[in-house]
Amino acid sequence: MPQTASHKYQEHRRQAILAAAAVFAEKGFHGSSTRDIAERLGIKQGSLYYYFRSKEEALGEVCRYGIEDYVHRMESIAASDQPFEARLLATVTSHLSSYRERNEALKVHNDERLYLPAEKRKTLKQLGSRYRQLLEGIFEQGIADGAVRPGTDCHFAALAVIGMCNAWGDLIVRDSDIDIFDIIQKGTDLLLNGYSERRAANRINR
Amino acid sequence: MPQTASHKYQEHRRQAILAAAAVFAEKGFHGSSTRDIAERLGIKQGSLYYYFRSKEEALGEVCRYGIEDYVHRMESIAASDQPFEARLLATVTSHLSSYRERNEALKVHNDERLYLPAEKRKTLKQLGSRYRQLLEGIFEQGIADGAVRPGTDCHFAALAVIGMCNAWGDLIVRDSDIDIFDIIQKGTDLLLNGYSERRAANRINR
DNA sequence: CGAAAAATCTATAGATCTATAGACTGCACG
DNA sequence: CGTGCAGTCTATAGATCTATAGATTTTTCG
Repeated sequence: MPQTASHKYQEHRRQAILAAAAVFAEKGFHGSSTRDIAERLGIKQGSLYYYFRSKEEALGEVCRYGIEDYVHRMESIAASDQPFEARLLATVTSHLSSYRERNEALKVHNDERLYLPAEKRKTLKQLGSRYRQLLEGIFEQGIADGAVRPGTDCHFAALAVIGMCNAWGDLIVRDSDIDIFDIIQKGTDLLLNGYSERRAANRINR
Repeated sequence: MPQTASHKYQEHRRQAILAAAAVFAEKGFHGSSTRDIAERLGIKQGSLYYYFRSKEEALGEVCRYGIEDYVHRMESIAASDQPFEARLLATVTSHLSSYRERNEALKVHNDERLYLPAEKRKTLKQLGSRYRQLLEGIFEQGIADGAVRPGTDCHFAALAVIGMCNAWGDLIVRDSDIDIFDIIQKGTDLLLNGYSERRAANRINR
Protein backbone atom coordinates (compact mmCIF):
# COMPACT_ATOMS: atom_id res chain seq x y z
CA MET A 1 0.00 0.00 0.00
CA PRO A 2 1.29 3.44 -0.83
CA GLN A 3 1.89 5.99 1.88
CA THR A 4 -0.09 8.70 0.16
CA ALA A 5 -3.07 7.50 -1.80
CA SER A 6 -1.69 9.14 -4.91
CA HIS A 7 -3.80 10.01 -7.88
CA LYS A 8 -2.10 7.28 -9.88
CA TYR A 9 -2.88 4.70 -7.23
CA GLN A 10 -6.52 5.76 -7.14
CA GLU A 11 -6.79 5.38 -10.88
CA HIS A 12 -5.15 1.94 -10.88
CA ARG A 13 -7.42 0.82 -8.11
CA ARG A 14 -10.39 1.96 -10.12
CA GLN A 15 -9.18 -0.21 -12.97
CA ALA A 16 -8.94 -3.11 -10.54
CA ILE A 17 -12.53 -2.52 -9.41
CA LEU A 18 -13.69 -2.51 -13.02
CA ALA A 19 -11.83 -5.74 -13.71
CA ALA A 20 -13.37 -7.35 -10.66
CA ALA A 21 -16.80 -6.13 -11.75
CA ALA A 22 -16.42 -7.70 -15.16
CA VAL A 23 -15.27 -11.03 -13.76
CA PHE A 24 -17.87 -11.17 -10.98
CA ALA A 25 -20.61 -10.26 -13.45
CA GLU A 26 -19.61 -13.13 -15.72
CA LYS A 27 -18.88 -15.89 -13.23
CA GLY A 28 -20.44 -14.77 -9.98
CA PHE A 29 -18.50 -13.99 -6.81
CA HIS A 30 -17.78 -17.54 -5.73
CA GLY A 31 -17.24 -18.71 -9.29
CA SER A 32 -14.48 -16.16 -9.82
CA SER A 33 -10.95 -16.55 -8.53
CA THR A 34 -8.58 -13.78 -7.65
CA ARG A 35 -6.42 -15.19 -10.43
CA ASP A 36 -9.21 -14.44 -12.95
CA ILE A 37 -9.37 -10.83 -11.83
CA ALA A 38 -5.61 -10.42 -11.83
CA GLU A 39 -5.32 -11.91 -15.31
CA ARG A 40 -7.88 -9.49 -16.70
CA LEU A 41 -5.83 -6.72 -15.18
CA GLY A 42 -2.60 -8.11 -16.63
CA ILE A 43 -0.92 -8.74 -13.30
CA LYS A 44 -0.27 -11.85 -11.20
CA GLN A 45 -2.69 -13.23 -8.63
CA GLY A 46 -0.74 -12.20 -5.56
CA SER A 47 -0.33 -8.63 -6.78
CA LEU A 48 -4.05 -8.05 -6.55
CA TYR A 49 -3.65 -7.79 -2.80
CA TYR A 50 -1.84 -4.56 -3.33
CA TYR A 51 -5.24 -3.07 -4.15
CA PHE A 52 -7.61 -5.12 -1.99
CA ARG A 53 -7.22 -6.54 1.48
CA SER A 54 -9.36 -9.50 0.42
CA LYS A 55 -11.56 -10.82 -2.35
CA GLU A 56 -14.54 -9.79 -0.29
CA GLU A 57 -13.32 -6.21 -0.10
CA ALA A 58 -13.17 -6.23 -3.88
CA LEU A 59 -16.80 -7.30 -4.00
CA GLY A 60 -17.74 -4.53 -1.62
CA GLU A 61 -16.00 -1.94 -3.73
CA VAL A 62 -17.65 -3.20 -6.90
CA CYS A 63 -21.09 -3.02 -5.31
CA ARG A 64 -20.51 0.46 -3.97
CA TYR A 65 -19.24 1.63 -7.33
CA GLY A 66 -22.29 0.10 -8.97
CA ILE A 67 -24.86 2.16 -7.10
CA GLU A 68 -22.85 5.27 -6.29
CA ASP A 69 -24.42 7.71 -8.73
CA TYR A 70 -27.60 5.78 -8.88
CA VAL A 71 -29.15 7.11 -5.70
CA HIS A 72 -27.83 10.62 -6.17
CA ARG A 73 -29.46 10.86 -9.55
CA MET A 74 -32.72 9.76 -8.01
CA GLU A 75 -32.36 12.47 -5.38
CA SER A 76 -32.28 15.15 -8.03
CA ILE A 77 -35.14 13.61 -10.00
CA ALA A 78 -37.24 13.53 -6.85
CA ALA A 79 -36.29 17.11 -6.00
CA SER A 80 -37.19 18.48 -9.43
CA ASP A 81 -40.67 19.88 -9.87
CA GLN A 82 -41.52 18.33 -13.18
CA PRO A 83 -44.87 16.60 -13.71
CA PHE A 84 -45.22 12.94 -12.81
CA GLU A 85 -44.82 11.58 -16.32
CA ALA A 86 -41.53 13.38 -16.83
CA ARG A 87 -40.17 12.16 -13.52
CA LEU A 88 -41.11 8.59 -14.28
CA LEU A 89 -39.43 8.83 -17.64
CA ALA A 90 -36.37 10.34 -16.00
CA THR A 91 -36.28 7.52 -13.48
CA VAL A 92 -36.41 4.80 -16.10
CA THR A 93 -33.85 6.62 -18.22
CA SER A 94 -31.50 7.09 -15.31
CA HIS A 95 -31.83 3.48 -14.22
CA LEU A 96 -31.17 2.06 -17.66
CA SER A 97 -28.38 4.52 -18.35
CA SER A 98 -26.68 3.29 -15.21
CA TYR A 99 -26.94 -0.16 -16.68
CA ARG A 100 -25.35 0.96 -19.90
CA GLU A 101 -22.52 2.84 -18.27
CA ARG A 102 -21.58 0.57 -15.44
CA ASN A 103 -23.68 -2.45 -16.25
CA GLU A 104 -21.33 -5.00 -14.81
CA ALA A 105 -20.97 -3.34 -11.43
CA LEU A 106 -24.70 -2.75 -11.12
CA LYS A 107 -25.43 -6.35 -12.02
CA VAL A 108 -22.94 -7.49 -9.43
CA HIS A 109 -24.58 -5.25 -6.86
CA ASN A 110 -27.95 -6.78 -7.59
CA ASP A 111 -26.90 -10.41 -7.79
CA GLU A 112 -23.93 -10.81 -5.46
CA ARG A 113 -24.21 -8.26 -2.68
CA LEU A 114 -25.77 -10.82 -0.36
CA TYR A 115 -22.37 -12.48 -0.10
CA LEU A 116 -21.01 -9.43 1.69
CA PRO A 117 -20.71 -9.41 5.47
CA ALA A 118 -23.82 -8.12 7.22
CA GLU A 119 -22.33 -4.78 8.08
CA LYS A 120 -21.40 -3.72 4.57
CA ARG A 121 -24.64 -5.14 3.24
CA LYS A 122 -26.52 -2.92 5.60
CA THR A 123 -25.13 0.32 4.24
CA LEU A 124 -25.91 -0.81 0.70
CA LYS A 125 -29.42 -1.72 1.77
CA GLN A 126 -29.93 1.75 3.17
CA LEU A 127 -29.06 3.22 -0.20
CA GLY A 128 -31.47 0.87 -1.92
CA SER A 129 -34.24 1.72 0.53
CA ARG A 130 -33.65 5.40 0.04
CA TYR A 131 -33.98 4.92 -3.70
CA ARG A 132 -37.26 3.10 -3.31
CA GLN A 133 -38.63 5.65 -0.88
CA LEU A 134 -37.84 8.51 -3.20
CA LEU A 135 -39.64 6.68 -5.97
CA GLU A 136 -42.60 6.04 -3.69
CA GLY A 137 -42.69 9.74 -2.96
CA ILE A 138 -42.87 10.52 -6.66
CA PHE A 139 -45.89 8.26 -6.95
CA GLU A 140 -47.52 9.78 -3.89
CA GLN A 141 -47.13 13.24 -5.25
CA GLY A 142 -48.43 11.97 -8.57
CA ILE A 143 -51.63 10.97 -6.82
CA ALA A 144 -51.88 14.35 -5.11
CA ASP A 145 -51.44 16.08 -8.47
CA GLY A 146 -54.07 13.93 -10.14
CA ALA A 147 -51.58 12.34 -12.52
CA VAL A 148 -51.65 8.91 -10.90
CA ARG A 149 -54.76 6.82 -10.33
CA PRO A 150 -56.02 7.22 -6.79
CA GLY A 151 -55.80 4.07 -4.71
CA THR A 152 -52.47 3.11 -6.24
CA ASP A 153 -50.23 1.19 -3.83
CA CYS A 154 -47.14 3.35 -4.07
CA HIS A 155 -44.90 0.88 -2.30
CA PHE A 156 -45.83 -1.85 -4.76
CA ALA A 157 -45.54 0.56 -7.67
CA ALA A 158 -42.02 1.55 -6.72
CA LEU A 159 -40.99 -2.09 -6.39
CA ALA A 160 -42.56 -2.83 -9.76
CA VAL A 161 -40.65 -0.04 -11.48
CA ILE A 162 -37.38 -1.12 -9.92
CA GLY A 163 -38.03 -4.75 -10.77
CA MET A 164 -38.83 -3.99 -14.39
CA CYS A 165 -35.84 -1.76 -14.83
CA ASN A 166 -33.57 -4.46 -13.45
CA ALA A 167 -35.13 -7.06 -15.73
CA TRP A 168 -34.57 -4.79 -18.72
CA GLY A 169 -31.11 -4.01 -17.45
CA ASP A 170 -30.29 -7.70 -17.60
CA LEU A 171 -31.33 -7.72 -21.24
CA ILE A 172 -28.97 -4.83 -21.84
CA VAL A 173 -26.10 -6.59 -20.14
CA ARG A 174 -26.67 -9.71 -22.20
CA ASP A 175 -27.30 -8.14 -25.62
CA SER A 176 -25.12 -5.10 -25.88
CA ASP A 177 -26.67 -4.01 -29.19
CA ILE A 178 -30.14 -3.41 -27.80
CA ASP A 179 -31.69 0.00 -28.38
CA ILE A 180 -31.94 1.44 -24.89
CA PHE A 181 -34.14 4.33 -25.90
CA ASP A 182 -36.64 1.97 -27.43
CA ILE A 183 -36.83 0.12 -24.13
CA ILE A 184 -37.14 3.36 -22.17
CA GLN A 185 -39.99 4.55 -24.33
CA LYS A 186 -41.91 1.28 -24.39
CA GLY A 187 -41.29 0.63 -20.72
CA THR A 188 -42.50 4.03 -19.61
CA ASP A 189 -45.52 3.70 -21.83
CA LEU A 190 -46.33 0.37 -20.20
CA LEU A 191 -45.97 1.82 -16.71
CA LEU A 192 -48.20 4.75 -17.54
CA ASN A 193 -50.84 3.20 -19.74
CA GLY A 194 -50.70 -0.57 -19.54
CA TYR A 195 -51.55 -2.79 -22.46
CA SER A 196 -55.31 -2.77 -22.30
CA GLU A 197 -57.18 -1.05 -25.10
CA ARG A 198 -59.34 1.09 -22.92
CA ARG A 199 -61.79 3.02 -25.07
CA ALA A 200 -64.59 1.62 -22.96
CA ALA A 201 -62.96 1.00 -19.61
CA ASN A 202 -62.86 4.60 -18.54
CA ARG A 203 -63.09 4.76 -14.82
CA ILE A 204 -64.70 7.87 -13.27
CA ASN A 205 -63.31 7.38 -9.84
CA ARG A 206 -61.37 10.23 -8.44
CA MET B 1 -26.89 -46.82 -8.08
CA PRO B 2 -29.77 -49.24 -7.88
CA GLN B 3 -30.40 -51.77 -10.64
CA THR B 4 -33.98 -50.79 -11.10
CA ALA B 5 -34.76 -47.16 -10.46
CA SER B 6 -37.24 -48.13 -7.78
CA HIS B 7 -40.00 -45.87 -6.60
CA LYS B 8 -38.22 -45.40 -3.32
CA TYR B 9 -35.02 -44.38 -5.04
CA GLN B 10 -36.91 -41.88 -7.17
CA GLU B 11 -38.46 -40.34 -4.09
CA HIS B 12 -35.17 -40.11 -2.24
CA ARG B 13 -33.56 -38.55 -5.27
CA ARG B 14 -36.35 -36.00 -5.36
CA GLN B 15 -35.56 -35.11 -1.77
CA ALA B 16 -31.93 -34.70 -2.77
CA ILE B 17 -32.93 -32.35 -5.59
CA LEU B 18 -35.01 -30.29 -3.17
CA ALA B 19 -32.13 -30.09 -0.73
CA ALA B 20 -29.79 -28.99 -3.50
CA ALA B 21 -32.35 -26.41 -4.61
CA ALA B 22 -32.57 -24.92 -1.14
CA VAL B 23 -28.81 -24.73 -0.73
CA PHE B 24 -28.14 -23.38 -4.22
CA ALA B 25 -30.88 -20.78 -3.76
CA GLU B 26 -29.31 -19.56 -0.56
CA LYS B 27 -25.61 -19.61 -1.42
CA GLY B 28 -25.44 -19.86 -5.18
CA PHE B 29 -23.99 -22.79 -7.09
CA HIS B 30 -20.32 -22.02 -6.55
CA GLY B 31 -20.91 -20.84 -3.01
CA SER B 32 -22.46 -24.17 -2.03
CA SER B 33 -20.47 -27.28 -1.27
CA THR B 34 -21.63 -30.84 -1.71
CA ARG B 35 -21.18 -31.10 2.04
CA ASP B 36 -23.82 -28.38 2.56
CA ILE B 37 -26.31 -30.29 0.46
CA ALA B 38 -25.55 -33.60 2.14
CA GLU B 39 -25.88 -32.07 5.59
CA ARG B 40 -29.30 -30.70 4.77
CA LEU B 41 -30.29 -34.18 3.69
CA GLY B 42 -28.83 -35.71 6.85
CA ILE B 43 -26.23 -37.83 5.07
CA LYS B 44 -22.46 -37.53 4.60
CA GLN B 45 -20.82 -35.67 1.77
CA GLY B 46 -19.62 -38.72 -0.15
CA SER B 47 -23.04 -40.36 -0.05
CA LEU B 48 -24.50 -37.63 -2.20
CA TYR B 49 -22.79 -39.21 -5.19
CA TYR B 50 -25.20 -42.09 -4.88
CA TYR B 51 -27.81 -39.71 -6.28
CA PHE B 52 -25.79 -37.45 -8.55
CA ARG B 53 -22.82 -38.15 -10.79
CA SER B 54 -21.53 -34.66 -10.03
CA LYS B 55 -22.42 -31.39 -8.39
CA GLU B 56 -23.16 -30.04 -11.83
CA GLU B 57 -25.66 -32.79 -12.51
CA ALA B 58 -27.42 -31.75 -9.31
CA LEU B 59 -27.67 -28.21 -10.63
CA GLY B 60 -29.09 -29.47 -13.88
CA GLU B 61 -31.74 -31.49 -12.11
CA VAL B 62 -32.71 -28.57 -9.90
CA CYS B 63 -33.13 -26.29 -12.90
CA ARG B 64 -35.18 -28.83 -14.80
CA TYR B 65 -37.37 -29.40 -11.78
CA GLY B 66 -37.81 -25.66 -11.43
CA ILE B 67 -39.41 -25.09 -14.81
CA GLU B 68 -40.99 -28.47 -15.47
CA ASP B 69 -44.65 -27.58 -14.95
CA TYR B 70 -44.07 -23.98 -15.72
CA VAL B 71 -44.12 -24.31 -19.49
CA HIS B 72 -46.86 -26.92 -19.52
CA ARG B 73 -49.16 -24.65 -17.60
CA MET B 74 -48.50 -21.90 -20.10
CA GLU B 75 -49.38 -24.31 -22.91
CA SER B 76 -52.82 -24.80 -21.49
CA ILE B 77 -53.34 -21.12 -20.77
CA ALA B 78 -52.41 -20.30 -24.34
CA ALA B 79 -54.68 -23.05 -25.66
CA SER B 80 -57.71 -21.91 -23.67
CA ASP B 81 -60.12 -19.55 -25.40
CA GLN B 82 -60.65 -17.09 -22.60
CA PRO B 83 -60.47 -13.36 -23.23
CA PHE B 84 -57.13 -11.60 -23.03
CA GLU B 85 -57.55 -10.21 -19.53
CA ALA B 86 -58.29 -13.63 -18.09
CA ARG B 87 -55.30 -15.20 -19.81
CA LEU B 88 -52.99 -12.50 -18.56
CA LEU B 89 -54.30 -12.98 -15.04
CA ALA B 90 -53.84 -16.72 -15.40
CA THR B 91 -50.28 -16.24 -16.59
CA VAL B 92 -49.32 -14.03 -13.67
CA THR B 93 -51.08 -16.36 -11.25
CA SER B 94 -49.37 -19.44 -12.68
CA HIS B 95 -45.97 -17.78 -12.65
CA LEU B 96 -46.24 -16.61 -9.07
CA SER B 97 -47.77 -19.87 -7.91
CA SER B 98 -44.76 -21.65 -9.32
CA TYR B 99 -42.67 -19.36 -7.21
CA ARG B 100 -44.66 -20.22 -4.13
CA GLU B 101 -44.59 -23.97 -4.70
CA ARG B 102 -41.07 -24.50 -5.90
CA ASN B 103 -39.60 -21.10 -5.29
CA GLU B 104 -36.10 -22.27 -4.60
CA ALA B 105 -35.74 -24.38 -7.71
CA LEU B 106 -37.20 -21.67 -9.92
CA LYS B 107 -34.88 -19.10 -8.43
CA VAL B 108 -31.94 -21.40 -9.03
CA HIS B 109 -33.05 -21.88 -12.61
CA ASN B 110 -33.15 -18.14 -13.16
CA ASP B 111 -29.94 -17.24 -11.39
CA GLU B 112 -27.60 -20.20 -11.79
CA ARG B 113 -28.45 -22.04 -14.98
CA LEU B 114 -25.70 -20.23 -16.85
CA TYR B 115 -23.19 -22.34 -14.94
CA LEU B 116 -24.46 -25.46 -16.69
CA PRO B 117 -22.57 -26.88 -19.67
CA ALA B 118 -23.74 -25.46 -22.98
CA GLU B 119 -25.67 -28.55 -23.98
CA LYS B 120 -27.93 -28.72 -20.97
CA ARG B 121 -28.36 -24.96 -20.98
CA LYS B 122 -29.62 -25.19 -24.52
CA THR B 123 -32.54 -27.46 -23.70
CA LEU B 124 -33.53 -25.19 -20.83
CA LYS B 125 -33.31 -22.21 -23.12
CA GLN B 126 -35.68 -23.84 -25.55
CA LEU B 127 -38.24 -24.23 -22.81
CA GLY B 128 -37.82 -20.60 -21.84
CA SER B 129 -38.21 -19.45 -25.42
CA ARG B 130 -41.31 -21.54 -25.86
CA TYR B 131 -42.80 -19.89 -22.78
CA ARG B 132 -42.09 -16.44 -24.12
CA GLN B 133 -43.44 -17.25 -27.56
CA LEU B 134 -46.68 -18.55 -26.12
CA LEU B 135 -47.03 -15.35 -24.14
CA GLU B 136 -46.29 -13.30 -27.23
CA GLY B 137 -49.05 -15.19 -29.00
CA ILE B 138 -51.49 -14.27 -26.26
CA PHE B 139 -50.67 -10.60 -26.78
CA GLU B 140 -50.97 -10.90 -30.55
CA GLN B 141 -54.36 -12.46 -30.29
CA GLY B 142 -55.28 -9.77 -27.77
CA ILE B 143 -54.57 -7.18 -30.43
CA ALA B 144 -56.62 -9.08 -32.98
CA ASP B 145 -59.51 -9.23 -30.52
CA GLY B 146 -59.31 -5.54 -29.75
CA ALA B 147 -58.39 -6.13 -26.11
CA VAL B 148 -54.81 -4.93 -26.44
CA ARG B 149 -53.73 -1.56 -27.75
CA PRO B 150 -52.76 -1.78 -31.40
CA GLY B 151 -49.10 -1.10 -32.06
CA THR B 152 -48.03 -2.94 -28.92
CA ASP B 153 -44.62 -4.61 -29.27
CA CYS B 154 -45.61 -8.13 -28.25
CA HIS B 155 -42.05 -9.36 -27.90
CA PHE B 156 -41.25 -6.57 -25.51
CA ALA B 157 -44.54 -7.04 -23.68
CA ALA B 158 -43.84 -10.72 -23.09
CA LEU B 159 -40.37 -9.95 -21.78
CA ALA B 160 -41.83 -7.28 -19.52
CA VAL B 161 -44.38 -9.65 -18.03
CA ILE B 162 -41.76 -12.33 -17.43
CA GLY B 163 -39.35 -9.81 -15.96
CA MET B 164 -41.94 -8.40 -13.58
CA CYS B 165 -43.11 -11.79 -12.45
CA ASN B 166 -39.54 -12.81 -11.71
CA ALA B 167 -38.95 -9.61 -9.78
CA TRP B 168 -42.09 -10.25 -7.73
CA GLY B 169 -41.08 -13.87 -7.37
CA ASP B 170 -37.86 -12.75 -5.73
CA LEU B 171 -39.90 -10.78 -3.22
CA ILE B 172 -41.87 -13.91 -2.47
CA VAL B 173 -38.75 -15.97 -1.98
CA ARG B 174 -37.31 -13.38 0.40
CA ASP B 175 -40.43 -12.56 2.43
CA SER B 176 -42.42 -15.73 2.77
CA ASP B 177 -45.35 -13.97 4.43
CA ILE B 178 -46.23 -11.81 1.46
CA ASP B 179 -49.78 -11.96 0.17
CA ILE B 180 -49.40 -13.50 -3.26
CA PHE B 181 -52.92 -12.72 -4.35
CA ASP B 182 -52.43 -9.09 -3.55
CA ILE B 183 -49.39 -9.05 -5.82
CA ILE B 184 -51.22 -10.92 -8.55
CA GLN B 185 -54.07 -8.46 -8.49
CA LYS B 186 -51.99 -5.31 -8.36
CA GLY B 187 -49.52 -6.64 -10.89
CA THR B 188 -52.15 -7.58 -13.42
CA ASP B 189 -53.84 -4.24 -12.93
CA LEU B 190 -50.55 -2.51 -13.65
CA LEU B 191 -49.99 -4.53 -16.80
CA LEU B 192 -53.48 -3.83 -18.05
CA ASN B 193 -54.04 -0.23 -17.01
CA GLY B 194 -50.77 1.36 -15.98
CA TYR B 195 -50.57 3.99 -13.29
CA SER B 196 -51.64 7.05 -15.21
CA GLU B 197 -54.95 8.64 -14.28
CA ARG B 198 -56.32 8.75 -17.75
CA ARG B 199 -59.66 10.53 -17.71
CA ALA B 200 -58.30 12.89 -20.33
CA ALA B 201 -55.73 10.79 -22.11
CA ASN B 202 -58.16 8.70 -24.06
CA ARG B 203 -56.58 7.76 -27.30
CA ILE B 204 -58.92 7.18 -30.25
CA ASN B 205 -56.50 5.23 -32.33
CA ARG B 206 -57.68 1.88 -33.50
C1' DC C 1 -33.41 -66.70 9.00
C1' DG C 2 -30.00 -65.55 5.49
C1' DA C 3 -28.30 -63.82 1.22
C1' DA C 4 -28.45 -60.33 -2.20
C1' DA C 5 -29.12 -55.61 -3.17
C1' DA C 6 -29.49 -50.88 -1.62
C1' DA C 7 -27.90 -47.14 0.92
C1' DT C 8 -24.63 -45.02 3.56
C1' DC C 9 -20.07 -44.38 5.62
C1' DT C 10 -14.85 -43.54 5.97
C1' DA C 11 -10.78 -42.14 4.04
C1' DT C 12 -8.22 -39.95 0.76
C1' DA C 13 -6.07 -38.40 -3.79
C1' DG C 14 -5.66 -34.55 -6.28
C1' DA C 15 -6.90 -30.14 -7.56
C1' DT C 16 -8.15 -25.93 -6.43
C1' DC C 17 -8.10 -21.21 -4.06
C1' DT C 18 -6.97 -17.27 -0.65
C1' DA C 19 -3.78 -14.70 1.64
C1' DT C 20 0.93 -13.68 3.14
C1' DA C 21 6.05 -13.09 3.17
C1' DG C 22 9.80 -11.57 1.15
C1' DA C 23 12.51 -10.60 -3.10
C1' DC C 24 12.94 -7.92 -7.22
C1' DT C 25 12.44 -3.93 -10.66
C1' DG C 26 12.27 0.52 -12.21
C1' DC C 27 11.07 5.26 -11.73
C1' DA C 28 11.52 9.89 -9.11
C1' DC C 29 14.30 12.98 -7.30
C1' DG C 30 18.01 15.19 -4.65
C1' DC D 1 24.74 8.56 -9.38
C1' DG D 2 22.47 6.45 -5.71
C1' DT D 3 18.67 6.09 -2.39
C1' DG D 4 13.97 5.07 -1.47
C1' DC D 5 9.48 3.91 -2.37
C1' DA D 6 5.66 2.06 -5.50
C1' DG D 7 4.39 -1.66 -7.72
C1' DT D 8 4.96 -6.21 -9.11
C1' DC D 9 6.68 -10.89 -8.78
C1' DT D 10 7.61 -15.76 -6.87
C1' DA D 11 6.70 -19.18 -3.72
C1' DT D 12 4.10 -21.29 -0.47
C1' DA D 13 1.29 -22.40 3.85
C1' DG D 14 -2.99 -23.79 4.92
C1' DA D 15 -7.60 -24.46 4.03
C1' DT D 16 -10.89 -25.75 1.19
C1' DC D 17 -13.62 -28.77 -2.14
C1' DT D 18 -14.89 -32.64 -5.61
C1' DA D 19 -15.00 -37.20 -6.76
C1' DT D 20 -13.72 -42.04 -6.08
C1' DA D 21 -12.76 -46.61 -3.86
C1' DG D 22 -13.84 -49.82 -0.81
C1' DA D 23 -15.79 -51.09 3.70
C1' DT D 24 -19.97 -51.24 6.33
C1' DT D 25 -24.69 -51.07 7.66
C1' DT D 26 -29.57 -51.47 6.50
C1' DT D 27 -33.36 -53.16 3.88
C1' DT D 28 -35.74 -56.45 1.11
C1' DC D 29 -37.58 -60.75 0.22
C1' DG D 30 -37.58 -65.81 -0.93
